[in-house]
Amino acid sequence: MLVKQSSSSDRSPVPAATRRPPAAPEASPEPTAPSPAAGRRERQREATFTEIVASSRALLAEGAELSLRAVAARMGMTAPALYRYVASYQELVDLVAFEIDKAATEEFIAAADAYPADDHAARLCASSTAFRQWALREPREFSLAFANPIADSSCARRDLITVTTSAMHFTDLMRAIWEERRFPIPRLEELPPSVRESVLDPLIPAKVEGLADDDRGLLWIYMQGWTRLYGVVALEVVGHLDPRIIESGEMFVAALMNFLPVLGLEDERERLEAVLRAGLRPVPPQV
Amino acid sequence: MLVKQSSSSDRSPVPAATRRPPAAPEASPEPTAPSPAAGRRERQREATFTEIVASSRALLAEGAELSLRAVAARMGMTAPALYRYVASYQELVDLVAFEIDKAATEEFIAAADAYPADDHAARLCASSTAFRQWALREPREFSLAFANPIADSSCARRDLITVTTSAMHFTDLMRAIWEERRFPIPRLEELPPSVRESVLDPLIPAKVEGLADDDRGLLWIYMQGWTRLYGVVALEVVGHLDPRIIESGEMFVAALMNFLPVLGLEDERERLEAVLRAGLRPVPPQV
DNA sequence: TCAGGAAAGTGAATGGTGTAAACCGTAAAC
DNA sequence: GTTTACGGTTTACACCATTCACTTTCCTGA
Repeated sequence: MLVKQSSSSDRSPVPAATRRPPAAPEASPEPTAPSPAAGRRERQREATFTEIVASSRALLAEGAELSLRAVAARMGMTAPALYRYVASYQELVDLVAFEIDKAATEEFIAAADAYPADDHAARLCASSTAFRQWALREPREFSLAFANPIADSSCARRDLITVTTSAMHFTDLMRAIWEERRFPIPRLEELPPSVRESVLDPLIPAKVEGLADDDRGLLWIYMQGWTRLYGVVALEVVGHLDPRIIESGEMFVAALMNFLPVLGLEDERERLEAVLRAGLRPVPPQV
Repeated sequence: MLVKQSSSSDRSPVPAATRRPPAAPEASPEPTAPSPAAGRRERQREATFTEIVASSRALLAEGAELSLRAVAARMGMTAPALYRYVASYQELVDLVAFEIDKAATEEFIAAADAYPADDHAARLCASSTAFRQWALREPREFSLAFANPIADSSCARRDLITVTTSAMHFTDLMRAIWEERRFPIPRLEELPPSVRESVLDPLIPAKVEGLADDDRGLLWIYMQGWTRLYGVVALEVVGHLDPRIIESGEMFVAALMNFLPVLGLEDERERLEAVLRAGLRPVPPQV
C-alpha cells in the first residue's frame, strides 16, 4: 500500500493540534493505565488517543487501507474529529508507525527468549529472523514503520524515531555479544568524522548508557549490521528479488552468515545457521 | 510520496485495455522513431503512449504527485481517456517505473564512462555511486522504480521487471571484473537448491548469454552485492539512518568497501575508495 | 465510393480520500 | 453561575481512480 507523502515541507500553520508528547515511555504494563494524578479530562483524552492507534492497527491488520475516515468510522466518530488529536494524516501514520515498531519488537524479543539468556549470539539470530518473518508476513506494517520516508516529516516524527524500540533491542543484543567476546571494533580516531559525531551523540540511539566513549565504535559496527539486515529484508518485502530465493530465505541466511565474522562468531557458523533456519519455518501464508 | 497499492489480487475483469507488449526493446536511438512498417494508426497510438510516460516523468520531476488526472491534463486530455492506454493507475506506475529505470541506467553508464573502458572495477564503483546519488537526488523516482512492491501486480509488471535495465548494466560490469580477475565464485553444487535454480534460469536477469552454466555462481555473488548496495541506498533514501552519516556518505563507502574482497579487489582499496568519494561530491541540493 | 465498425476521446456520475470552516453542546475553570 | 474551551458534527472543497454511456473520427472491406 504505502503512504501518501506530503511534498510541501511546511504544514500546519494552524494551531497544530494542541499536542502533548504522545505518551512518554509510560512503562506501566496495563494499556489502560492512566497517569496517576491526571485530570479526569486528560485521562479521557489519553484513552481516545490510544483508541485511535488501536483502531488504526486493527484496520490495517485486517488488510484495509489506513485512512482518517476509516479510523474515525471504526470508533463511531467522524473524520474531522480526529483533527483534535492529530494534526494531519501523516502524523497519524507516524504515530501508528511508532506503535507498530513497539509491538513488533515484542515479537523479536519473544523469539530471542526461545534461547538461553546468556546465548547472545543465538538470541541475535533469532531476533533477526523474527524481524524478517514479521516483515514478510506484514509487509504493510513494515513499510509503514521502516520504509516510510522521514525527510522533513513533522518534528513529531523526528522525536519518535529517536526512540525506536527495535533499534534498542538489537543494539542491546549486539552489545551483549561484544562484552562477551570482545570482537574488534574501530577506535574513535579511526572513524570518519561524521561517524564519530554520530556514535558519540546518537540520534537513532541505542542503549548506550553503559558504553564508554572509547567503545562507541561498536555502534558503527551495529549500524553496518543493521544496514545489511535491512537490505535483505527490504528487498524481499518489496519483491525485487527472485521469488524462489525469497521463498527459501537463502539470501537472508547468506547475508547474516556473511556478517558473523565481524562479530567474531565464525566458530559458531553451523550452530547459528541452524538457529536462523529454525526461525524460517513459518513461511508467510498469503501475500 | 510513494504509491497506492491495490490490495486485491485480481483486477481488470474488463478487456484489460487492449495492450500490446509496451514497446519491444526497440533499440532505435531516436525516441520518436516509429516502427518501420506500421499502420498510421499504430504510429499515432505509439506516440501517445510515449507521451504518457513522458508527461508522467515530467510531472514527478517537478515534484508533483503522479496521478491519472494530472497526466491527462498535462497532455490536454481527460482522465478516462488514459484508460485506452493503461488498464489502471497501477499499470501506469509500472510503466513509468520501467522508463525511470531505463533513464537512470543511462546516468549510471555515463558515470562509468568517466573511466577507461578496461578499468572495470572503477567503472563499477562509479556506477554504484551514481546509483546512490541519483536515488538521493530523486527519492520519488527511486521509490517508484525500486521500492514499489511487486507482489501480485499485474503480469505486465512481472514481464517488465524481468528486463530491468539497470540490473543488466551492473551484472555486466561485474562479469567483466570476474573475467579479468577470476575471483572465486561458488560452484553450482555448493549453492542451495533454490539459488541454483535461480541462477540457471534467472527471472531477474542479467546478461548471461555468454556465461557457462558452471560459472553461474557469479550471479549469486552479484545478487549479494546488489542486496548490500540496495540496503544502504534504500536506508539512506528513506532516512532511517543518522542524517550526518547520510550526508557524508560514509555508510555507503563502508558498505562498498566491505564488498571489495569478495570481488578480489582488496589490493585496490585506496584507488577505488577515491573513485567512490569522487562521485559523492554533488550532494542532493534540496530534500 | 460508401457503409460499417472500431478506436479515441468526452462528460457525467460513483464512491473514495484529506482537510478547512462554521457551528454547537457540554464539561471544566474561575 | 457565567465563561471558556474542548470534543464533536455538518457541510463543503478539492482532489483521486474508475465506470458507463455517448459522440466523433478515421480506417477498412465490400
